[in-house]
Amino acid sequence: VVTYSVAVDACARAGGPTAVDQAFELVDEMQKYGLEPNIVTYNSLIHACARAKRTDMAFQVLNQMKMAGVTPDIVTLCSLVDACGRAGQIDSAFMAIRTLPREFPSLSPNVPAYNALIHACFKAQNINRMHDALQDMQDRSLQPNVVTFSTLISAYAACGEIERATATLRKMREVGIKPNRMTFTSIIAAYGQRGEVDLAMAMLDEAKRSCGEPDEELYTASLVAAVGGGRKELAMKVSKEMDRAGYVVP
RNA sequence: UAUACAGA
Repeated sequence: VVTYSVAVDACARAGGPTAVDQAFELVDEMQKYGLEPNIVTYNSLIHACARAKRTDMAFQVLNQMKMAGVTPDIVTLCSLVDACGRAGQIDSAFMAIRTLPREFPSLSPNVPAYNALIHACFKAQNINRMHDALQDMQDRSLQPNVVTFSTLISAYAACGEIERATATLRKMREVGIKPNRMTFTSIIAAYGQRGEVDLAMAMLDEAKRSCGEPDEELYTASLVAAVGGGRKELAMKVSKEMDRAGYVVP
């Protein structure tokens, strides 16, 4: 069962429609051998559906597991919310996070589940619902983590709300959560969009100090900011660093 | 360390 679950998970990671089909075939196959999928197998299968944006299949798997007497857990819930989010179905995402815990009282939405919900709203470009999700999370006394804050910052960056993005960065620091490379990438993208190249470069320096060597995404965001702001010298400098770090300069 | 969430 573990072997098959690992294989199903590999399909989930591979992503895409072909991979989901393979994942379902694997589950059929294990059942032919008399092996019953367990919670991890089912959760991996739902994850594969999520990555393929197949919300319908994800909920079919949920029904299948209920029929088999396997009780959904918090990973199941998070994956289902994520599936709805990837497919742009935010109403379904809110419904899942509200109704599943009613059906299964052992289920209580956790921070990753709310993060998936917040990200769903972000992808649907619905800031109001994103704030609803955040509020629900706080009403449950769940503390936002680095993923929550980074998601919020990306969302604000995406809609040009740079003040909110920086305010969120400030707040996360106040509560003692250290921004990571992803967080810095989003903030730099926000500054880049606004043409605030110097502020973007200051954040790059800070990222280096607190997170070590930047990764490709972080460098790219910085480079895009410098180029977008027409700052050739800075763009050259970042390109050089990027090249020296072994990344292909876009 | 078999499964879930973030980098316009």
